[in-house]
Amino acid sequence: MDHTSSSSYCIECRLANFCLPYGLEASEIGQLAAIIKNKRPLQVGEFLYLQGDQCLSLFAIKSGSFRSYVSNSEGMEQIIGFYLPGALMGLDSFQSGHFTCSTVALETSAVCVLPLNLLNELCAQIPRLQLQITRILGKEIAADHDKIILLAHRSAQEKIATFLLMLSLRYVALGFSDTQFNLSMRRQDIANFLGLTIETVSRQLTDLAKDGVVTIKQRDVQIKDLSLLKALVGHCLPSIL
Amino acid sequence: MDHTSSSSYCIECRLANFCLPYGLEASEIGQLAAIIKNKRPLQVGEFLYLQGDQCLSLFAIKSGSFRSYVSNSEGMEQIIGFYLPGALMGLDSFQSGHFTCSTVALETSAVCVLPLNLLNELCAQIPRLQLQITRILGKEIAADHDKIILLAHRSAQEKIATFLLMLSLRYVALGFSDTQFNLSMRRQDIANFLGLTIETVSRQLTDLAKDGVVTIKQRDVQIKDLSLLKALVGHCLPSIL
DNA sequence: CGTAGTTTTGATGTCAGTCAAAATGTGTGG
DNA sequence: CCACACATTTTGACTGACATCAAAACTACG
Repeated sequence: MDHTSSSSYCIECRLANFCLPYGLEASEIGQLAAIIKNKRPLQVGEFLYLQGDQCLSLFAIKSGSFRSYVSNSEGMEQIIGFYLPGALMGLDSFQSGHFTCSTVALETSAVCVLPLNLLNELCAQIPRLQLQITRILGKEIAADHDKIILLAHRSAQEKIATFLLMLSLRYVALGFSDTQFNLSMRRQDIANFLGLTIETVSRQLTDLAKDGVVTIKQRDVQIKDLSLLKALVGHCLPSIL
Repeated sequence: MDHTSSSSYCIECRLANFCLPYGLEASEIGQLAAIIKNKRPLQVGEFLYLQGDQCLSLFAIKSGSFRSYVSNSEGMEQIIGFYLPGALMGLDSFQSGHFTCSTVALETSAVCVLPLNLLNELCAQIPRLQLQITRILGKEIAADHDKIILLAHRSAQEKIATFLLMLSLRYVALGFSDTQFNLSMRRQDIANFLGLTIETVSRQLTDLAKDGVVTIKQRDVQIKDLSLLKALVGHCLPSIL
């Protein structure tokens, strides 16, 4: 790991308002930036951390994307979430100090490393930072609740539609197009995440294309009728990512 | 709400080690106990808080049990969790300051009220308390992950078996019997929580009884073969409650 | 004892899973 | 640049687990 400390971090980062610095004052952001360590970019399939590893740092995504999954003794895996730029990863370790899931890069990705000991010291000094971390933890819990709703009581079609809509909402919030984006995950990952099989995912995507809701060429998604997509999702707009 | 302040709280509470005071020193527990407010016991069906309410306090369960659920604009509900003595409720509000779910008593239940403003002040003074809250938040996230795994990739039988086993484990941890307990929730609640229908829950319970795993008379559960139950759950022992 | 709520049981239907194979895409070495 | 191997995705036929619909049995409570 490359440990270049870099005090200009955060202040000039376009993701600052979607990340830890949100709500902090300029001087506080500077203090936060000072503890951030660098790490060389990760390639597709490279692990950020493994389930069971001791958690010494949290990680914020600068670019790229990740998937987190839990695996049990029999090698069965369940994807817990996908993470896009601005997301904070590693919060699941707060109970035991060890990561409860493994996290792997879906594409070439860059992260900021936040050493826990330094972060904790800083939290004690900056109440607003502690508050922001607590807020992010609360957000994670609320997002997990939305995942539970999706998994428990939605059809395959609704699951897929919700998944696409959430990506769209996340990308537009990050300043990208909400009608055209690339899936960084495989069908297998989507299926596992949504509690479906890969064949069902494929068929539902085909159906959505037939109905004129989207156009899909491999990883490339074009949303043709966003309002129809929203109608399919219906009622609530869960924040599953 | 009855606001009797009670400084002997926590210190003599048999649940202290399953609750917020865990890991604190005696003097710190005293400080924590000093901010706890009383509230008259809740009856079956009484709400502790409603989705959307501003969160001014967290709640710890002294006795009884609760269910939390999210409802959407169409009145559809999803139960997010059941809470037993020692559990801390209201953490889902940390993102926005408002509760994201409604919480209702399943039986006559008593709670400790922890005013957020006082709790936050105390956290700033007692780092160990802040740490413990963070730990509990991490635990909540890890438990939600287990729920996600259960909902996504388990059969009806595995879901029911896991549900019963978790109740058993929780009750034994609290000093009760692990082979005989009462379900405080209706079949409908279990079904909703597990993403099943009430009929499927009923049939699976009947099957478990036929196989000699349990005996069930209405709400009364007797586990006849705990090791068989564990075998049905298999691999991981998720902490879904 | 009667009404309403809850749970169980039975008959039938369907959505998504499974199995299998074809089609498409991706990477590597010659 | 092509050929080959391998991974991923799509499509089709069939199956099965759970949902749905319907009604009976059981509980509780005034």
